[in-house]
Amino acid sequence: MALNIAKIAVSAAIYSIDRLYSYLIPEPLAGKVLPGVRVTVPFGKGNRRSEGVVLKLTDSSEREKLKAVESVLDPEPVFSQEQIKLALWMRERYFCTFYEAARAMLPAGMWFNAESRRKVGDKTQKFASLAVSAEDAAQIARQKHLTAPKQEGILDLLSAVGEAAVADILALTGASASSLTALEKQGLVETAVREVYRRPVRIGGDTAEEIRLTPDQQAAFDGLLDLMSSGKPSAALLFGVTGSGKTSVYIRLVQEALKAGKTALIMVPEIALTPQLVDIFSSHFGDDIAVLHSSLTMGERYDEWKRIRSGMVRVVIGTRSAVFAPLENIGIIVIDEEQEHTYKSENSPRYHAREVAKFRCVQSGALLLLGSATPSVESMYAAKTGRYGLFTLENRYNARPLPDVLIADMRRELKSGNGGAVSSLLREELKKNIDNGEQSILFLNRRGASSLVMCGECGYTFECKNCSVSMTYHSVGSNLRCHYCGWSEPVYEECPQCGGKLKFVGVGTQRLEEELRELFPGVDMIRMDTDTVARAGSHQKLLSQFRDRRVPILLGTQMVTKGLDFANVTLAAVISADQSLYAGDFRAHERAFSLITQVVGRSGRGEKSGRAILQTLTPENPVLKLAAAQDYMGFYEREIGVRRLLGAPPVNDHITVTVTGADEGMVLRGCVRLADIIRSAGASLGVTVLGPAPAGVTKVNNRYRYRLTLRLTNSRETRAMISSVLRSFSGESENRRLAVFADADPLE
DNA sequence: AGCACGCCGACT
DNA sequence: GTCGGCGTGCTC
Repeated sequence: MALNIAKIAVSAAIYSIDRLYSYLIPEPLAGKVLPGVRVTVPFGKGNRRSEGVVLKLTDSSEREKLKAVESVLDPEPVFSQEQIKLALWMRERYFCTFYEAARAMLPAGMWFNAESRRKVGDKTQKFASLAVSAEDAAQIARQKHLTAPKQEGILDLLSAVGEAAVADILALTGASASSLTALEKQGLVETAVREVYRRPVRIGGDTAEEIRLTPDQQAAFDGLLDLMSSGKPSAALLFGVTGSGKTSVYIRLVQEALKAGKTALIMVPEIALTPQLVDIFSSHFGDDIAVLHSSLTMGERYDEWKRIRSGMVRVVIGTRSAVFAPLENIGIIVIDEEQEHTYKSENSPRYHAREVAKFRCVQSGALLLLGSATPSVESMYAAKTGRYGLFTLENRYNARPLPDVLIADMRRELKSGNGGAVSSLLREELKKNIDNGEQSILFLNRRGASSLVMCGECGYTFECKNCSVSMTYHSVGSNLRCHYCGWSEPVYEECPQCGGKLKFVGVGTQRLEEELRELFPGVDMIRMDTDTVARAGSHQKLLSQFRDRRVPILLGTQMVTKGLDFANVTLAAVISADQSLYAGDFRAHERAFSLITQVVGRSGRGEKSGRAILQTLTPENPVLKLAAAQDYMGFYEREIGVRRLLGAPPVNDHITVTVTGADEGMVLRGCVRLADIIRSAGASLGVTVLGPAPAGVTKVNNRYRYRLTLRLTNSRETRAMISSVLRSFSGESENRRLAVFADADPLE
């Protein structure tokens, strides 16, 4: 019997009705409808046209009357058998639809119009991205269906790809620039001018200098090579302080993988911030490299994808979505700076690149190598409990010492009348640097601006009585709330411990710049945040100004913490360590430790020794002390103890379930009901339900969001329970106006 | 989600 | 008598 029935992942199927739908393959399309090709099919009562992906063929169906495949979109399969397997796994693991999982695996441009590709454009390009979440944008797009179809098209495109070059957007949607301007005015879309990285060309000759490993690099390499050549799936953590040369180990391993006839995938958190890594790899592997990241135009991304798929390149470097690169016969996947949050997708499918990479390594018997100077607590835990191999690089090359780290007590500053953001210690050290012609970098965490409430006198912070995490301030109702369980209490006039004055922590970069200009009149400085970067065109431009003109002070947000390597920088400072330390979730300490380590690492990279300053209202905080001492293992031991006590990851797993809707009361009621259902369905599985608590931003675009946090063991059984609860919940008619989704291993 | 079918209120 | 409200049920 001929295989005349196709099992198809349909785009119109939302989570609650998602399954593989069977369609008849009509005679003229026989032989063209194959697993891995995209098709169009009629779907639903109105038989509206929907896109789908054929996942398998069969010869029988339980139903007798089947609709037929309408058309075939690809001349040959665009998904391999391995990728189809991966899609099936992702759906089960991340609570998404078949189609969403499949869609994440192809370069964005292919889903709109693979034909209308553009030539590589200027060196800088204007990009547009959503200013609201993808889900909200998709919803607003629907509202615009009749009134503003062009705007609808733009929103649909952006909610699918996140960000795209303006030129691409206009070409693909056929909209004019005015539609985009209109969306920008409505606050739904934002644009920024950025530098475009062209296809990496070979730098230098085809032989970059041969790599000579130091003894401890060699030891790590030998052990890792053993794992990789075993041909069995394996995973390992390469823990090495900043400057210990992890990259050299990566390159040697990739060389060995290629020698063995295998391919390699290198993941980085953000290409634009780590151009050096790409350069080094290009100098070693030349044309054998493809690069995949968000600053490529869709045409370029598609080209790179094709080069990979055709086997023209054997090494891929890229950001999160590059984990789906169509490489075959993978020998090694490296995840550099594995603790970075950019590896976790915030939109459906809400996957973590590390987990997808692990799956792929298991499929192809490859080595998964996680590299970091400050590993995530879960990865170190996996290493300590024997699930990952552990390799350590303890020495920095040139045996250069780490900078001295000083802690500035902002409480004392406040008492002595300095209410500003710059401590007297920092002021003095800055002055020294200015006088000596040396440079300084100041980091300010703007995230969660004034949501942290602390006592300015004793440093008291408000903790949730149930969850021991810091509570965050909500101006609506002016109370403090816990992210996890939803517990709230009023914010007092004064400190409950000492009666001191409470401080709403949070200065912006602009305020800091003003203060510095007052302190150091006439001294040149560069401010680097999203505003100034957009104005300058690229952050690389600001950085070369900083280097070439030897500007004394660089101040900025996150982007000054990553990978900057300037020999003349001898002072680095964290303006408010408290903001990240007390960010209100159980990962706050971990992030703060990593961030501080990165900032400290900017100082003293040249001949001159460096120093770093951490400003805080709580100098006695043990995490801060460990960060100042640059003692990761000490931090890890302390932190894993805390996690054990809390029952938090990685000791247990978390899955969040979020309910959204236009009516706050209804959302809350739905969430309570969902909590009840999960409590009873999960009782035998050891599931603890926390919440409902309002989600980070409670109201987005007139939709309210409340969230449950489930503490459990993430297994096939618990996921199956959650999946079936989600389905039956959205099936209940009283929940029609509510949307619900689950996030496995959420970041917050 | 989105589309059709179906059963009660204000209109030519 | 009919146009149209949105509750309900289903999607190969």
